[in-house]
Amino acid sequence: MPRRRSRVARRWRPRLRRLGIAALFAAVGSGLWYAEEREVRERLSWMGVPTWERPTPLSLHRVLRNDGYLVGWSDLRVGSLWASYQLRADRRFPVGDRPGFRRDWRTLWPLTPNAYRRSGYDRGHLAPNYAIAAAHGPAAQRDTFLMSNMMPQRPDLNRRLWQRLEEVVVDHFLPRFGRLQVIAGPVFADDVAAGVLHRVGLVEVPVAFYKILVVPGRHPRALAFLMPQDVDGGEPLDRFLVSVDRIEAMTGLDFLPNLSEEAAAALEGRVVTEGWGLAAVADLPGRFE
DNA sequence: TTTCGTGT
Repeated sequence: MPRRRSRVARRWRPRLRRLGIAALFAAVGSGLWYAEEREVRERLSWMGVPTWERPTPLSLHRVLRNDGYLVGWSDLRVGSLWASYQLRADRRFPVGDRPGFRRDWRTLWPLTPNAYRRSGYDRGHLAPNYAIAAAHGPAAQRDTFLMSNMMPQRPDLNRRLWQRLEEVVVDHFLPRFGRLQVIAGPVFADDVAAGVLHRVGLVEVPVAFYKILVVPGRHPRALAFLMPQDVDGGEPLDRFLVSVDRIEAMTGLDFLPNLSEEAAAALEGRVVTEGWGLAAVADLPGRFE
């Protein structure tokens, strides 16, 4: 029987060898992909990418990588749960005109630029046009107009209060600290059944939005805002301060997962405004009033 | 220099 075995072996050995080579390529390729993906994520987000504290279907997201920022896309909410990006004061690009809104085919959901038409809601950027364009250039600016970066926002919030906060981040906090990690996203109603119904087309409408500012480094600082949809828009910004813990409790997300327990407790447990110079900027008027 | 929608 040795002859027969060797015939089988002769027949299969080249196939196995080809399979082995293919597996090797796949392993090396996916290893390289994983290393590169991790490198990009680390460059774009300090202390890790937001993740869920306890996995639930509604905190589940997949990370979409863009030029200059990351978003956590939720297929259940048909929207993004967070956008995360870094800003640096030492490198600025000139900012060109606003490009058009674009569909993002990675979401799979048919979410076209006219998705919110006549709904009473604005297409509100999570990762902002101006700050990203100034920090990361024109290709990144175009990416901020992907529909995966939009959430339905009431006009008085988007064009007034939220715009004032974005302006203060770029004009005051960034020059003050030199570097910022920013994470912004929606907060949804506790009532899951209500959320299923409260939609613009396919997209679930948030009840509020958060924005977390972190100054990275050995002695990090953090400041967090929680802004409901139904604001007037002219309120002082510091009326909306909350702790990072509060936002984590409301969203089920862990925003800085690589932070040690002690560091997280100190940074996220309470509102600390010393050093931010809030009094000077809380009442600045918006650009479009 | 920083947000948008609507109507033409």
